[in-house]
Amino acid sequence: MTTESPNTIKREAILNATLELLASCGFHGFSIKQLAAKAGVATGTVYLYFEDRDSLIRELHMNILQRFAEAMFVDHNDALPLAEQHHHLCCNLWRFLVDNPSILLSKAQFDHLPPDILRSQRDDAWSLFAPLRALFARGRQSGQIKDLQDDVLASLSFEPYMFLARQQLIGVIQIDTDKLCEIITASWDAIARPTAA
Amino acid sequence: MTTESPNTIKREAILNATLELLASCGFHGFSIKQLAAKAGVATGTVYLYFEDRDSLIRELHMNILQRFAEAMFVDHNDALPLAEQHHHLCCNLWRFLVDNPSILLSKAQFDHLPPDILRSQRDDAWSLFAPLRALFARGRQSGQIKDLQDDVLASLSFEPYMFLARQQLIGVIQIDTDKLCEIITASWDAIARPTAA
Amino acid sequence: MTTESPNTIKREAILNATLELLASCGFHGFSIKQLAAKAGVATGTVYLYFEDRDSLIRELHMNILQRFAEAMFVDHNDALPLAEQHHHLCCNLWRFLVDNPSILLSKAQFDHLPPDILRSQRDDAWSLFAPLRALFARGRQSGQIKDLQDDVLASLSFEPYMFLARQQLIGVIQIDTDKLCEIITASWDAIARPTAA
Amino acid sequence: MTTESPNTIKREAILNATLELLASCGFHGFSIKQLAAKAGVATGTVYLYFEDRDSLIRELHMNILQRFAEAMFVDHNDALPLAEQHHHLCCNLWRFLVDNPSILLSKAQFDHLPPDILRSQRDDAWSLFAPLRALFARGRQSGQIKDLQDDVLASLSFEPYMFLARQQLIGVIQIDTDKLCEIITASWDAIARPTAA
DNA sequence: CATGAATGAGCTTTCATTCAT
DNA sequence: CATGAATGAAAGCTCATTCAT
Repeated sequence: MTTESPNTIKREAILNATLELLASCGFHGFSIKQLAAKAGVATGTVYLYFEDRDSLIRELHMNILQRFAEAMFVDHNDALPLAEQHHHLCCNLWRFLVDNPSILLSKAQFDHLPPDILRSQRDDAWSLFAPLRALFARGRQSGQIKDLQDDVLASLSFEPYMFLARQQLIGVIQIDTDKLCEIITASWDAIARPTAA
Repeated sequence: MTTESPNTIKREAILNATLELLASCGFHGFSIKQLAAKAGVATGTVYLYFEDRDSLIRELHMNILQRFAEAMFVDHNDALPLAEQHHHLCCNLWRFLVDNPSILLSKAQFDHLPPDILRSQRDDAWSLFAPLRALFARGRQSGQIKDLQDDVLASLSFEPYMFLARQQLIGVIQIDTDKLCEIITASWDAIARPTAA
Repeated sequence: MTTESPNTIKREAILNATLELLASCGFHGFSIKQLAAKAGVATGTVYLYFEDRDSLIRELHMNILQRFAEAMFVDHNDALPLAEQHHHLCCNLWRFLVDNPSILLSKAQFDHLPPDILRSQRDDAWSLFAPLRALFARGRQSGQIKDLQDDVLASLSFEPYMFLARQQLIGVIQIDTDKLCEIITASWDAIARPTAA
Repeated sequence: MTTESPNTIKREAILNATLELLASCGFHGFSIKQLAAKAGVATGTVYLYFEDRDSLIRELHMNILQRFAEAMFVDHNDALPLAEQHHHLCCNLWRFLVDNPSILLSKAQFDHLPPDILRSQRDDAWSLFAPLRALFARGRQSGQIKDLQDDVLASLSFEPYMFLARQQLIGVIQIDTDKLCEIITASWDAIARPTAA
C-alpha cells in the first residue's frame, strides 16, 4: 500500500531496536553501539536519523503513545452501551499489552523523564485518548459512571492491566480469556456508579 | 532500645542517599561518587558495605518493600469489617506514597531487574504482605470479595494509587481527603462481590 | 581572457572555503562536511579534486604563498632606490595582510606541517620571492644593507608586520598610515647598514 | 629545596607532556589518550587535574608565558645602558628559544585561541613583561629609542628571533654566537633613534 | 575501618572517507 | 562528474571499582 522509502525503513529499524533494548535493558542500560548492532546499521548512522540519544528516546515515546491509543480504539463503536464499550477497550488493551511485551516493559521507563516533559506529554496523551474522555463524560452525565475526574477513572480502570500483563510476562501468573472477563467486570465495577438497590 | 552501631548508621546513610538519587536521577543516572558525597562518606567506603552497585540496588529494593509493607499495616486491625480494613490500608498506602516521593518515584526503576530476581522478589514481597492475603482469603470465603487470585485483587485495588500519587507529585492533579474517600470506595467496588439486588 | 573551466571553478571554491574555515576554526577545527557546505558542493566532490584532507591543506598552502608573493611585488620596480623599493614592498605586504585576514590568521596554522614538508616549502617560497633576494643581494653589494643572510634580513624586516597585523585584527592596536611609515622606516633601519657618521 | 607533593608531580608531568605534543602535533593534533600515555598516567587521571582539554591548554599557556618572561629577565640589570640591557634580553630570549624547542613550536599554536581570550592574555602578558615596558619608556624619554608604542617596539625587536629560531630548529639555517651578535645589533637599530649625524 | 587517587573500559558523538546511484 | 547516505575508527570524557595509605 504505502511504499516505505529506504530512508524511512532505517528510521523504523532504529526505533524498533530502541524499543526492544529499552524493554530489556532499561533507560540507560544500553549503548548506542548495541542499538546500532541490533538495528543492523553502523553507529554513526543512528546520528543521521536522530539528533542525539535523548531525542531518539523522546521520539520513540510519542511513537509508542500513538500505537497505544490506536490499538485501544480498534473497532471502537460509541453507539454501543458504555459497559460494552469499556469491555471492548479493555480487551483491546490487554491484547495490545500481551502482543507487545517490549512496549509493556518500556512503558515504565518513561515515567522518569523530567517533570516538565511529563506534563507536556500528558496533554498530548489525553488528546490521543479523546474517545475515552468522551466515554467518561457520557457516563458521568448519564449516571452510569462515578463522578470522578478522567485521570482517576482511567487509573482505576486501566492501571491494573499494566501490572497484570507484566506479571504474566515474567511468568508468575496466567490470565486466560475467562479470567480476563472477570477482571474486566471488576474494573468496570470500580468506575461504575452502583445501581440503586 | 536497639542502639545502632556506627556500622549500621553508615549503611543507612548510603541506602538513603541511593534512594534519593534513584528518585531524582533514575537507575543509571547517578555515579557512586555522587552517592558517596550525598551519603557523606568516601567512595571506597560504599564498597565496604555493599558488594557492588547492583547488590546495593537490590538491597535497597528489599528495604523499600519492607518499609512499604510496614507502612500499609500500621494500626491494622483484622477484627474490623473487611471494607473498613481495606479503607484503612488504602489510607495508609496513600499517606505513605505522599510522604515518600522518593520511594514513589524510584519504584518504577525496579521493574528492570532481571526476571529471575523479580520472581524471587515477588515471593519475598507476598510474605511481607501476609495480612493482606489473609484479608483477601477471608473476603473470598465470606463472599464479600470476588473470587479472584491475590495478584489480581491487589492490582485492582492498589495499582491506581501508584499512578495517582505520581500524577499528584508532578502537579497535574490534586487529591484531597474527600476525593480520596471516593477513590477508596471505587477501589473497594473493584474487588467487592456485588451485593445481591 | 582565460576562461575558467567549471572544473577549475569548483577547485577554487573548495580552496577558498578551506582558507576561510582554517582562519576561523583552525587546523582540525572544521569538518569536510562543513567545508563542502561552505563551498557549495557535496562532500564526495571534495575528493574528486583533492586526494585527501592533508593534500588539500598542502595545496592551499602553496596557493597562499603564491598570492603572498604576487601581492608583495605589485608595482615592484627594481630601478628605484633600494630604500624606496623596500618601502613599497612593506606597504604592499601591510595592505595584503589587512585585506586578507583569513590568510593572516591561517598562516600560523601551517607551521605544524611535517618538517620535511616545511623544508621543501622553504625552497619553493624563496623561488617565489626571487625579486626580494635580488634586492638583498644588491643591497649587500652596494653596502646599503647589512651583510646578513637572506633569511635573517627577511625576518628582521618583515616578521614584525605579521605580528602587528594580527594585533590590529583582534583590535588591540590601530596602525594608521603615518604610523605605518614610521614602522617601515624602523624596519629598514634594522637591515640597513648604518651610514658612516 | 621545595619538596613537590606527588599531587604536583603528576600535574607537571601532564603539563610537560602536553607541551611536547603541542609542539610536535599542533593544537588539535593529539588525543588525550596519547597525552596520558606520554605523561605516564591513565586517561582518566588527566581529568583529576584538569577540568577538560581546553582548560588544560589554557593553563599550559599561562605557564609558558611565565617561563618566557622569567627566562628573558634572568640577570636583568636596569642600571646598565639601554643598548646593553636590550642585548642581554635578546641573548636570554635566544637561549631560551634554542633550549626549549617545544615552547618555540607550540607558541604559534596559541595565536588561534578565541579573540576574547587573546585580548585578556595580552594584558596578563604585558604585566609579566613590565621590565621591558620600563626599558621602552626610559628609552623614549631619553631619546635613545624611537617614539613608537610598546607593541610596535616589541614586535620590531623580538619577533624576528621567533622566526629564526624556528628556522634553525628545522635545520635550514645555523646561527652561531657571532651571527647572533650582529642580529642583535640589527634588532637594536630597528628600535633605536638614529644618532644625529 | 576509612579514604580518595588512580585506573582503564566503555560511553556518546564526530568525521574522514567510500561508493552505489 | 556529482551526490550524500553509510561507515566505523577514534575522539573527549565518565565512572565502577581497586588499593596503598
